[in-house]
Amino acid sequence: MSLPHAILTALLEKPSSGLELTRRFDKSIGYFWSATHQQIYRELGRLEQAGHIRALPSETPTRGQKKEYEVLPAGRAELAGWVDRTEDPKPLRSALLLRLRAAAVVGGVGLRDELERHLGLHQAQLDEYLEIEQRDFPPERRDTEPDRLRHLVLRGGIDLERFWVEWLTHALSELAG
Amino acid sequence: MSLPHAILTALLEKPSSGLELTRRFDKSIGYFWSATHQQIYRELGRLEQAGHIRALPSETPTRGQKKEYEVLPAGRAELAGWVDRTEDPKPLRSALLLRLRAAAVVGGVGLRDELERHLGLHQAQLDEYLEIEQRDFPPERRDTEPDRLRHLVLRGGIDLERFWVEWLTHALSELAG
DNA sequence: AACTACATGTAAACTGTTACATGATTGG
DNA sequence: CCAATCATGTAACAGTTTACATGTAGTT
Repeated sequence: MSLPHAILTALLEKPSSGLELTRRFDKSIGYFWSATHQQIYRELGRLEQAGHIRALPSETPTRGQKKEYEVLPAGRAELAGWVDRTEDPKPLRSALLLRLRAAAVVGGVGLRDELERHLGLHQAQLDEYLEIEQRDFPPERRDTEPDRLRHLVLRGGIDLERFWVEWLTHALSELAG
Repeated sequence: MSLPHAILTALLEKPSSGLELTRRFDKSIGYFWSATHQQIYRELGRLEQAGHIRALPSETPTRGQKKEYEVLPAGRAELAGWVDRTEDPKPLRSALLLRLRAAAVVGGVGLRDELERHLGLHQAQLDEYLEIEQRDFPPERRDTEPDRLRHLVLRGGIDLERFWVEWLTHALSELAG
């Protein structure tokens, strides 16, 4: 049950409309939690219902009109409570690793190409994160506690992409030999 | 839609009952695809319905009695077709990284303990995988293609746990300083 | 007879994905 | 006025999780 907390975090960083949130989930927020606009609109409705957020006042609150939300004190309290909760890490689910294991049983022809394709995708993602790191976290901006935390999170995304790049590279060399 | 293919792979490696599959998903299969017994029983029903697997003949096929399944040719063909399909990697979803980002906004008190707890869990998982590697993949058993593939998959699990151990260690040192 | 482990399953709630619907605003 | 883009939503379905239900077999 993390999507509402991801949205609360995003809204605390900056009040936004549903579509703006969707864009932020496609970029910076997406490297630790992804969501589609349909999920986001549904969750915004629930959070408003629960009194955790509210729509900023506007004259014409109709369909097709931008609707911005901000977090209410109850929402901030809910998020603060959630941060201190403990939760075990979710086990991995990788369709690619599963394909490899299946290929060990039934054989696989085009798997090499698929590994190369994934290598390209992860390399591109890694490059993008490294650009974000250079732009948003230059050495002089890593002083305050919040900045250190945000940088740590990005670092997680970076290291994870590095893991994939390295493992895929290794896998391709193993399959070649 | 990978669970049925995970089950087909497992059943090809060794015909099993639902509970045996559950145990295998908790162990070796779990490091690339996890599932609960409820998911597995439902999927076994669907796969049987679809003619991809069948229950081995038995005198007393009632509730509470063990029921073993084996893969039919149609099931093997379905799996072979799936292996050659392409599929983009799913974006990461980590509640722990999200907690860190949220802590940058609302502050977090017990987060250090939670990071240490996760470090312990990932270290334990890593040790377990390394034992499996020593037991099941000694250097002389890495010759055949299927063995090389299975070892590659395990290697993925190992390297991923290593990533978490390293990142968590780094995070704890950052938070200390 | 009661307890425990084995074994299969059902039901409901929640989360995530895919396809579609509707209206508003802006530029050509 | 038309098309593209912005913006919010609905509906249906697929996948996952949690709680519970039921029956068998062996042990004390």
